[in-house]
Amino acid sequence: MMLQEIREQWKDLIEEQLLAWSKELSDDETTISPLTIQVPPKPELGDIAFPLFAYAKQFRMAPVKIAQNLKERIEQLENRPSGELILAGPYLNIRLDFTSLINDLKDKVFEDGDIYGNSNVYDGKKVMIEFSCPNTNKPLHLGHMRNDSLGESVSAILKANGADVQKVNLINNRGVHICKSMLAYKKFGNGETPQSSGIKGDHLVGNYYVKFAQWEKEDPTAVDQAKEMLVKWEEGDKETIDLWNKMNGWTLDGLSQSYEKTGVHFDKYYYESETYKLGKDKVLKGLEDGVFYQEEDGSVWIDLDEIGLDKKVLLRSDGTSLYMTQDIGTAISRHDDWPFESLVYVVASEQQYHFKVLFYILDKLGYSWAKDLHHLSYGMVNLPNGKMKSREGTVVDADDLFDNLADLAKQEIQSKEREGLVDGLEKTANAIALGALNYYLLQVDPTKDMTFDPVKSISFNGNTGPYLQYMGARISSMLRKFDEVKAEYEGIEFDASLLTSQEERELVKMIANFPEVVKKAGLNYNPAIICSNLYDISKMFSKWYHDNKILMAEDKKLVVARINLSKMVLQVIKNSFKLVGISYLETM
RNA sequence: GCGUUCGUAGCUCAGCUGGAUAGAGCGUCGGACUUCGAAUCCGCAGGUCGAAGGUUCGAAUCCUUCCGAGCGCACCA
Repeated sequence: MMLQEIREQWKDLIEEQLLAWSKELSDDETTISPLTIQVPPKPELGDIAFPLFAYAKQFRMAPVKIAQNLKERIEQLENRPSGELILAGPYLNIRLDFTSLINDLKDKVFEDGDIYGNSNVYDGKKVMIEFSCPNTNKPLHLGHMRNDSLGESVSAILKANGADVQKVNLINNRGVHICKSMLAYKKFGNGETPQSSGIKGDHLVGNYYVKFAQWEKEDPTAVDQAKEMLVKWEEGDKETIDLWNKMNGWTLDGLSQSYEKTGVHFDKYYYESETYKLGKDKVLKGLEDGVFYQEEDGSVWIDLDEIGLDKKVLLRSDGTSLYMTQDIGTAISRHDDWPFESLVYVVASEQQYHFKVLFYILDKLGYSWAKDLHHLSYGMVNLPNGKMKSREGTVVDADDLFDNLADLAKQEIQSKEREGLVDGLEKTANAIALGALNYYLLQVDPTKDMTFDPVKSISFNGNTGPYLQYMGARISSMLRKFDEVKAEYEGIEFDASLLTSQEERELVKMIANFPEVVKKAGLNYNPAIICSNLYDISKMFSKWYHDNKILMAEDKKLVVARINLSKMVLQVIKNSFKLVGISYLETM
């Protein structure tokens, strides 16, 4: 019997008793409000709490009395769920029968293994998720990293909840901003290449984007020249297209190296250069159908009065498309490619308006799937002094940040003289850096803006990724040692009744509750829920481990009991790691 | 101006579908390694939960107003 079932059984029983009692008091009272389930704040108050305030009015009785009466009534029943009733003032609480809970839990956790905690709340639902979406004129920065972490993590969480997930990226490789770096390269590049300069492709292109910004200040015709270049590009001018192909290739090479390093992968790439015209036909069709209207100058609009907004232009007077037009087309073609039931856009909160309008338009155009589109809107990553500004050179470069973290991790390993014990210095340092970064970015509620202090934030102590990895490594190390002497424990049965300390009970509850946590994270598209649970269980384990001997326990039966509990904890930690982009290290 | 998100310890953040004494980490100060990994653990100090009203038996949580901040409201993407 799992914890969730026990909770539900008690809830049903108490509600049943409340209802029966209510009927005894008055024939009219045939309903009661649903019982709320809570967790008591202190261990001596039990493990499950049912507050009874809500019934005071109906029974014309103080909640404390209600609790007493209920307890008496229930104790007279022969068939009760497992556990013991506790009176706690206006609360009726349950103390769980841990022995049977632990036994059932252990079987479940070991049987399920890597899929322990998974649910079927999205039961095969096809969910497409779009994230990252970089421009091809500069390298990735900290903001992209939050986007990528969220995209990967939410994908993993949705999968763990039974969804069939398709991860897609949309490369913004077209437009005036792309032409700016091309133009600067043409003027100042002197044939420099990533090979000749030794500069990573995306950074090289980014340098010319910066160079354009400088040049733009001196030459007022610069922007016009860039616009001319875009016209040439759209006309298919060979020289322009060749240059575009070359520089895009450099950037994409660089980006894929960054993705590889940070564990970001996509099932499918879309390119703006291939999708930007797609929406036009759909908009013209919508115009025919009367969903949109046309101004005298030929531009096409939608009236958003119905959702309390103004009007929005969808086609320019010259007939060319806009950002919105393109996104309409992209969404439709994606659904043609892979008929999703839901599409999640991981895009910064500054685009809220855009998505509100986009979803409304797709709905108006009659696409049934438009009802299940989500904008996973995440907040900005700010620096202690405010926003990152490329003009002021305060943008935190993704590659630099990652390399700095990896260097620090390397130094840490070396200073602990663990270089020889670790499974590859470079590999381990990278895994630590990535875990630190992902955990840092994911532990904050996605919707909130967050502050990143490059100096202070890069810590490996306290509530950080490396702390969690360390707990995993410690348990793993202990289990290896146990395996070496396994023979001595042959035939010793696991005895759940030996796990009685407060920490042990808390650990068991957290293990048992893990599936609920995964479910909640999935329903809310929120990795932070996994993060905080992961930290809680690690911290509790750490305290328990510190205060108790496990492998060195005085009694062999105790060793077996505690080792098994440690295994369960490790399984939950490992499964959580996969959901938030932290690698499990056996040594670090 | 309109829309939207937010305001919790010195700093960074949990807690928010109303419930028992508002929690962590960092930082400060002080403890714990002849014992399973000290990237650890324990303790001290630190709060009018932006302000004021309201709903309620009960509000950090819900509602209203105000104050303060971010983001958006392009025939840019």
